Amino acid sequence: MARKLLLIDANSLIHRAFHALPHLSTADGQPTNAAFGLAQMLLALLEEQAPDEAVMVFDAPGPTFRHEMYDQYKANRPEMDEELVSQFPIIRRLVQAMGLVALERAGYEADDVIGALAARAGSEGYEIVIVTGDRDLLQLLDGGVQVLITTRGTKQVIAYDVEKFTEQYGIAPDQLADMKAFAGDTSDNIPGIAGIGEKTAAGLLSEYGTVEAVFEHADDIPGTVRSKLAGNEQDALLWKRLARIECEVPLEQEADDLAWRGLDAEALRKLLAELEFSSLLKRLPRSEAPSTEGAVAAADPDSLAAICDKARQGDTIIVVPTEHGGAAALALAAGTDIAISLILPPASAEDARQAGLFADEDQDNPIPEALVEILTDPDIAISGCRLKRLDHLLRGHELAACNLAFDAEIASYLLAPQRSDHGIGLWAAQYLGWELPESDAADAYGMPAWQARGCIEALATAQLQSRLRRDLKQQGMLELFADVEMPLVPLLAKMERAGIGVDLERLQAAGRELSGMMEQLSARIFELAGEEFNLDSPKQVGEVLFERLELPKGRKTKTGWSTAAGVLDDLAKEHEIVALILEYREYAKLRSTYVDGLEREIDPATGLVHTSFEQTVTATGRLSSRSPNLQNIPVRTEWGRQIRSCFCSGVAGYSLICADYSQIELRILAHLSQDPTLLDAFANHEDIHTYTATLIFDCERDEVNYQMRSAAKTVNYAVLYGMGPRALADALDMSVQDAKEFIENYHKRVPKVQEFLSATLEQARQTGYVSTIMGRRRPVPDLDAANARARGYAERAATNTPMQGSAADIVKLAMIELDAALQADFPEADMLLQVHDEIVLRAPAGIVPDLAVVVREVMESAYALSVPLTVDVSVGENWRDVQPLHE
DNA sequence: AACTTCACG
DNA sequence: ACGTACGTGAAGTTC
Repeated sequence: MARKLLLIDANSLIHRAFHALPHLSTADGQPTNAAFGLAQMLLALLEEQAPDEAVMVFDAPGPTFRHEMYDQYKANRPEMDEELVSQFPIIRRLVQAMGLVALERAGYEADDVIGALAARAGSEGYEIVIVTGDRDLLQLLDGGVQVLITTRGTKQVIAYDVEKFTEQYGIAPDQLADMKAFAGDTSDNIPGIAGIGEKTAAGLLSEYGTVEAVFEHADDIPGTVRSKLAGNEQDALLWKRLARIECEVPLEQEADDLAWRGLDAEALRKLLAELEFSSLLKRLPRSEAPSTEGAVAAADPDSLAAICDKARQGDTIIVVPTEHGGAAALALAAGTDIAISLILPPASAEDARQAGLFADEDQDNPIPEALVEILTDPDIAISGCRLKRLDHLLRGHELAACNLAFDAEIASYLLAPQRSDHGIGLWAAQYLGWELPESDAADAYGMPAWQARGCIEALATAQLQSRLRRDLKQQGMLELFADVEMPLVPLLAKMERAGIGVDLERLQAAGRELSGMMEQLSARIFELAGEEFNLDSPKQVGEVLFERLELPKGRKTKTGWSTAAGVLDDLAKEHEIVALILEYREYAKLRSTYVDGLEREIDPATGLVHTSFEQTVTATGRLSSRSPNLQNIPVRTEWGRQIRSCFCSGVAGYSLICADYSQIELRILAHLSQDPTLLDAFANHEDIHTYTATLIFDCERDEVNYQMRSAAKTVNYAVLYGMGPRALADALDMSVQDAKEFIENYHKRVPKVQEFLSATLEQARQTGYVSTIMGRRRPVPDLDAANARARGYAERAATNTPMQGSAADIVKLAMIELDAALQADFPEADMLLQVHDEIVLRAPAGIVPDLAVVVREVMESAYALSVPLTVDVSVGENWRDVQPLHE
């Protein structure tokens, strides 16, 4: 089969891409649309054509022989846009990474070089494919030549061969220059002969063949056309020479080897990553990463020493903990070249058993001293992933990592808080084209896959760290990262280790009582229903209520009629079974989630439960808690509080201390909106809900009763969350009309609040994100969604986030400052929990009064708003019975 | 795995 | 007419 040569008209495609694509740029402002479009075209082309040889032919800068012939040649071309000029260096690198030869020839245009190459290759029997956006090149069509013209932006091409050309233009390809001699070409500023267009020209050329022949036979040509031609022979011949591609270009040696070397996957990946072309990266064939031989290795004394040396020199080390079935290892790197995996000795007999080792097997295999010194050196910054886990692992060996400076997952979280996964592997896939080995895969890189995976994560962190840092800085979040989120890492680890006490016997007693009540309730419910059914199945409950008992149906869910508490509340008056079901539900929830669930989490040796605080989950900046979730321990009902009373300090002689911010989100609203009425109310330490009641009911403070205050509280939160009148009506059990009036009244009296909320939305629409007082961002892309439901959701999220997120910022900062204060003055005290606006501690009963004062002071002064922050501190033996402490 | 419900701030 | 306030995690059922 004939060898195939691909000739690419570089400048033509670049211009096409530049004008077809909207503005694109990297995070640091480098325009990239032309490079992106070109890369897209080239990747598709190379894949489809699979040429043996391929050349990108550029227009050389400066004048060409055509300018010497005609000084107006292409004189109507505007100067190249600076935005395009700046992309040429990138494009040159792109071409190289794609393994393409780049050619240009001073004094000639790319067309001529292409013509010369095509002529040479044609004589050697090549199959030739020319790609361009410029129809001039169609004149090179020939038996062995195909021309692809880009069209419709960058995505499609029209393929021309001689036949198709002749059919469309009515002339032969080599008559195209003759055609332009008559009809002109506005894009090259060739005027042609006035009054002769493509139709007339095609007629003349099909009759006589060439410009020269037409003038030879001028006498045979009918009147009007002849008169237009008259005296224009020299011009026409000049236009023809301008339009004709010059195939006699002296080619230099560099044109001798045009072989396409294939994509340089490594270089291309790096470049596409740098240009942030993640969609193109995905199209590249995946590679196991990194491809460099020897980049991943098991730790041996020499490689470990080398990494420790390098870490000391650079004052930084990359550490990624990895675990598998009870065994643990640290992946270590000190640069982008190599990562090693160091198996950790089991910290406990239990770990050893799980990992299949005997407890004493690894006793003479401690963590190497040189590494210990590095990890505990405050002057050496530790980067990596899962650093909270690292902190736990090292603590298991009585080591305290000193300087946890950069956790890539936390950086990822700040940059894209809406993502559900912040593993560095995703960034590596997106920006490096790397694929992580699956943990449960067989060996990779000559070691168990779970260890290799950690090594790749370490190398990815090494590669991506500067980029993540740069993005954080560019988005104004470096301080939040370095001063809030990173210092929180070891603190959360410490809180998790501290654990909170749970009184198992008390919990089990509550469980027994709940079970007894559930049994009685279900018996009565089945009696009323006339059949037994699964009370835990919403579907079956629905069938009983809405079909068997024919109670009125309320809301619909995706799968049937809702039996949620809100619906059943309205149904309670219809049938006595409903209240019983609700009561059963309350107990079932408490028993399954809180009695049984919690019991499984208690460490039998200590009576403590250790939650895990997640720092990279919520869209707003809050923490979350899981395994178990200690941020949703019941408090609202009597039986719920019974559960709560099982939580205690867990240490004899120690009390629980709860410190919670009073209405922190409303205070932030006052601060952000600067509404004078709200500012005043908080400055005067008014009860804000009572105060709001005076606003919406238009009355005096002493006229506000409990119901009014409660309604006002709901209104306050309604504002915070962007609640509509319908939902407020539901919440307050009133008419939609009344609810509407409440909201209107509120906004009338506190006008700046609405102003602020609208301004937040407007800004979010402009920038695509909302921010908190410490610069945390949440992208809200759906604000312009066509779907009204999605849009409404985005709007409410956007208005709520500044308050919820700023509160999260403040509480995190307070935790860090409180931790410092505890270390300095109350080393016996432990921080145990954070519940969004509350911090729970334990301390020896004797120091509680002094400690409480400090806790309050630190929390109240953690961040200066335009209104005072106030903190209520209460103390007790269990989480239910804590009593307020007065100063 | 998706859905429903419900515990918290 | 429709879905119904923001942010979570866990348990149980059902497909």
